[in-house]
Amino acid sequence: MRYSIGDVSRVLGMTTSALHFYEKEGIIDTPKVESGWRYYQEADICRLISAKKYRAMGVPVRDIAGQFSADGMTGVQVIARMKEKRDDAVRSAQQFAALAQDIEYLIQRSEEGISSEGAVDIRRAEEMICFRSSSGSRIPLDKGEQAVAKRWIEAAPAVSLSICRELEDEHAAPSLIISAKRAADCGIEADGCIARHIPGGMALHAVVACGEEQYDDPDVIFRPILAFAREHRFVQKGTMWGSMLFVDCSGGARRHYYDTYMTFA
Amino acid sequence: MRYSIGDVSRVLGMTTSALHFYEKEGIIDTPKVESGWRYYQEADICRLISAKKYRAMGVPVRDIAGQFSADGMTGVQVIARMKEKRDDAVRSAQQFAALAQDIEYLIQRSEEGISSEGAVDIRRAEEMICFRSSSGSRIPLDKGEQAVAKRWIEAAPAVSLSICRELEDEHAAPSLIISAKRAADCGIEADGCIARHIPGGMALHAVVACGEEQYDDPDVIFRPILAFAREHRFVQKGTMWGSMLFVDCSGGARRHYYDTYMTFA
DNA sequence: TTGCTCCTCACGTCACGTGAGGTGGC
DNA sequence: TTGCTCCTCACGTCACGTGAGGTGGC
Repeated sequence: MRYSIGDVSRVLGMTTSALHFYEKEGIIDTPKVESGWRYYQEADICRLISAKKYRAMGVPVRDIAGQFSADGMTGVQVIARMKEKRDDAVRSAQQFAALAQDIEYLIQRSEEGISSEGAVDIRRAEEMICFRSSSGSRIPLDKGEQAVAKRWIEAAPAVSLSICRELEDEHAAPSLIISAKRAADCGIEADGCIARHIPGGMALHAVVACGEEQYDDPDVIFRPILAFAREHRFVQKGTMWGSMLFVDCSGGARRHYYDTYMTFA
Repeated sequence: MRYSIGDVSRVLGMTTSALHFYEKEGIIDTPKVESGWRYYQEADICRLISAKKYRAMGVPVRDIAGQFSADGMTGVQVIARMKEKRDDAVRSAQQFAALAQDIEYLIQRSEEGISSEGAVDIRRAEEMICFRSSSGSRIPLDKGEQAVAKRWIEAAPAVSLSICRELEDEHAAPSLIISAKRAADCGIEADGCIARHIPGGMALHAVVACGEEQYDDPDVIFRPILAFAREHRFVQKGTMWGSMLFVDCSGGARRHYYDTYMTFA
């Protein structure tokens, strides 16, 4: 039996242009009849179905062509490639699962934040790790610190943009932050120096929306919490921190939503 | 503070050409000094880190530019997008996990097969579902059957190329096959007609390697099992089937390895 | 002066998708 | 004759990467 490109296309779920492409890449070599039309044989169908299988595993088309060529891969080599692709798939599955969790966590805090913006409440703050370069910015100038910052930023969305202010500091400074729970999975650890540990504990909490003024005056995000603390005589204990949830860019304004915490004595 | 493109590139783990590209796409709008050099401000860094975060979630660059633009997305819209991306990530995680399992299963059978090629043994055959179109080929001519075949082929590598021969048939025919266990997850079910159920049970088993002759004479894959059955007086009970493991294309020959089973009475 | 960083611009990559313009078979 | 299927060929997509050829700052 021989099959037209239309039948093959419908059954394999590939467009005719994909079939042309696979032919050009040498995966199949379909003969054409006088009129120029291609007719596919059972052997072509098998090759195409196998090729689709390896594509689903993530093997590039060129490699599949090599594998199937006249002097292609041995069984042992094919199995070795499948092992690589299995390991890739396991890694991808883990990465997507972690990504889904990190997004979920961000969604939950954002949804709660959008409805409680400005209000101060008391809740338990999570244990965090905060990155603050010696340049006092998110961009270190030292190459060693740059390499560390890179690893932090790669871990987004588990890592968030943040603003921190330690007890002894006069002003808040831009930083990066991650929950201590997630840090280990991301290969991040506190070194006490540029990556500092922030203990959890009971804290004043507020979700704050601010504009571009945060870049000149990062302390702006702590105003609601500080006002509340002054009024009700709460005394700051550890590092005050805020982690960015999202930015509302509608209507020309840019409102940056921060989740802010101040643990108290 | 202002930062050179080199510092930003090292810290964000993006090439300078990626930074140029994000600028061209409108995610940032970095001013240049007289000499033509770009200098990045804290606000640009934040935008870039946020953009990286959304890219990690799978949002296209153009959509991120829209989200951040002067009349961009509201917080509610941003959260809705994150929910989509979370769902995508969950789906991807599941798909990669299933893919890893399917590859693993194929590797195990292939490794065992490569070492026991030709030998017949007795073991329990799994319950399977087999697709055989009414055209007697893997490519049906009926459009309804084509749609079914497409769903099967999409499920590779859980679905394999196969050759089946039922008790009452004189000859084997090309088909597709899937383990009954995996079928449900892939949205495949037996209809008794083109998708037939093959019960499990004790079976003769052999891994067979054959060349291109299988296309003219698919029965060739059942020879070792049939010879063994004749010699030792085993009587075929249900459908005889073979599922393809891999093809060895080295040295100009094409050796197709099939895992073959014949349940007996 | 040397070495480094930066600039722009054109073209490449990967796996196809999308037409335009034309022909073959029932 | 009409409608459908098929053909080739060029260009587009997406998110950059890679050079070529040239300039600026210490």
